[in-house]
Amino acid sequence: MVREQTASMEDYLEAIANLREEGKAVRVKQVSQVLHVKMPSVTSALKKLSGEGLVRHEPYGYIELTSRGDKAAKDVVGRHKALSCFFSQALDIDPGTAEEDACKIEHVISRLSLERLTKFLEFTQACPLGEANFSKRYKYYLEHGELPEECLLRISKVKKASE
Amino acid sequence: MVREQTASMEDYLEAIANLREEGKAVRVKQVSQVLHVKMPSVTSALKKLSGEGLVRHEPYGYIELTSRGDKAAKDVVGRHKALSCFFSQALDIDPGTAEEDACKIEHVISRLSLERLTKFLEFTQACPLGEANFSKRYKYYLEHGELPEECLLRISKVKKASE
DNA sequence: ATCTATTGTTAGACGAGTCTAACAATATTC
DNA sequence: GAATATTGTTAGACTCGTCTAACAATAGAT
Repeated sequence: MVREQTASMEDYLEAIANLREEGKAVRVKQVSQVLHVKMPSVTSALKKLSGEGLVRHEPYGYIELTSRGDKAAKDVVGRHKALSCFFSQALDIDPGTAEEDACKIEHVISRLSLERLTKFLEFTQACPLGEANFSKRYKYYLEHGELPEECLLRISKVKKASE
Repeated sequence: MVREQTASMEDYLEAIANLREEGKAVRVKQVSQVLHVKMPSVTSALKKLSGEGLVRHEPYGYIELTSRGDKAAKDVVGRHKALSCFFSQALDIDPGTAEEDACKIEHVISRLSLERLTKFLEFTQACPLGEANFSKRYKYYLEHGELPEECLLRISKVKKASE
């Protein structure tokens, strides 16, 4: 599963898949609006993607993903979701910025890092213990710029015990 | 502090700053090797960066950053370090992959996300409590695919208490 | 059914960044 | 210090992705 598309082409695949998902008609105009490009850019991208057998597109018609195209698109969308989820949930970033960053980073991050990011998030959520609740304390730290009291207390205990 | 350079130009600035840092002679050849590009690409990039007052370069001579160039370079290097640090330390990713990903992501990540990533790392490291030691448990989870026993125990306690 | 508005396409220019090939300057070696 | 090796530059081609301008097809309204 090598990354074989450019960032741009991945954006087109993703946009098509998303419009599809939302049940909207997938046409040149829609895609151009979603990606903030002009229509000729879309036409030219579709030509390229058709040539590679990722997209089906009769001139003036609807746009569809082939099964290979769909697979590639799902892969991008998956990366996107994992990233925006990590940014908004683990790092407590506003949804707008989380989306923006996901949009860029999805094209360049390695499989490994993505997988680890996901595992990390999974872990924080699977392990929501009172004392071990990391997220809560992280957010306290974000807001106040210092560790929450329970951390400081703990530190002094540990210190004493080792003296 | 808007991002005003392309990813490529940021790479050149970064490479120059790094060579400088390592005390190596900064010349076209070195830069081309570091960035895996041919020498004419470097020459042309230098022309552009000189034009913008970020680099000083007499033909056939050494390459230097102006103070503005240095500032810009330090900014990129800072992003790079923060990212590679986060990947290798928080996510436990091998240094090679951490570097690779940092190299790509440094050009696209938002200030906010970068800052949060840094804070996150700071926090994990500032709060290394026994029970609350997140990293340790995260790594257990990575290795075994399930929560460490102390988490599971804790969960059942919590459950019982709420029954 | 025609006229108009909208949507889509083609053709061609442009900018960014890379490359190769050919040439020029500088360093190295004998 | 002349011959050679190395390093650097120029010129120009190419790819990728975008754009504008002009034209073509389709859809909607009367």
